[in-house]
Amino acid sequence: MKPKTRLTKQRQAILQVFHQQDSLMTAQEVYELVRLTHPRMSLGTIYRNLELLTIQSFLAKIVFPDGKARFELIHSEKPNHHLICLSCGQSVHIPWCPINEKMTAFMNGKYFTPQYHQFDIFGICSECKQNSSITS
Amino acid sequence: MKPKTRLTKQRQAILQVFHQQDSLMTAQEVYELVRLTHPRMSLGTIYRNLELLTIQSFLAKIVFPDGKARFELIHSEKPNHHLICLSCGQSVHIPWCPINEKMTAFMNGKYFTPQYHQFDIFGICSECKQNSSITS
DNA sequence: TCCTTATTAGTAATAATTACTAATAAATTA
DNA sequence: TAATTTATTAGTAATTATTACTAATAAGGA
Repeated sequence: MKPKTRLTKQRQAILQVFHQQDSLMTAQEVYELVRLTHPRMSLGTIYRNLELLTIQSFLAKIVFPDGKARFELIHSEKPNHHLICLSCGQSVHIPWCPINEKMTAFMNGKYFTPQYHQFDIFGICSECKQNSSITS
Repeated sequence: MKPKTRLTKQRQAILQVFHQQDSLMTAQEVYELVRLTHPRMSLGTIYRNLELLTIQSFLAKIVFPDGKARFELIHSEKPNHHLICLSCGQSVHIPWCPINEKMTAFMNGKYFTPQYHQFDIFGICSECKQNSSITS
């Protein structure tokens, strides 16, 4: 039998951080923000809850090329795909998903059952490009 | 001035492994295969060369949800996008790329300069689904 | 063959994440 | 409300992928 999930203060605080700061965040970043209001919360609790909230589909987990995982709220209206700036780390949502009929047909042809996917584009945002062209 | 790249035995051996086994491999997996013919090669050499070969666009680096990076040969004809089985780890190439005119127009509208991107779908392949339905 | 220096082997250090354990606190029951 | 059960937490230790360091090696040009 599956253990019953409890609504703890810690879990609420973590979700609150995501609602206040709706962006891709590492476990460490979430930790530092949560610490402002809950100074006793441990990093292990952050990791455990990020994992749980991901499984429960409250959060999306995206592993960056630097090897660190980032998390963000799942909104029904916008897919969790991004333009991500390699310089400043800021991200912009891509307002559609590459999984279309063609893609679905391809997977059906392979009898492949999808569970989740990643589509992100890494590059340089306009602000960072301006700044670099000024200094160079 | 940029240092001149040398064609070392080690670098050749690593590329040879990728040509013999054309699939997504972790540094550890490459290490074990290379070790069969070059028992003295160190893991640091593997990492250093995988990084270099990625920068030189001989290899594509894909970070999986487990946090480990995988590498594979870049072929001009097939994009480095995949259906990846979470059970057995096998992967199949998706024979097209989601970066189309619409996507390019969106990035131009944001003055975003793309450098690389990731598009991978994780799920269960047909073989693994069959096996699990047999045992269940 | 000699020389310069990029590269390597071997090892230590780093850092993200996971595991462990006694103490705590949700949530259910009496 | 009080007692009870057990999911969860804080704090810490362990794990593991990756990077850094250094003396020794070897590629490639003179």
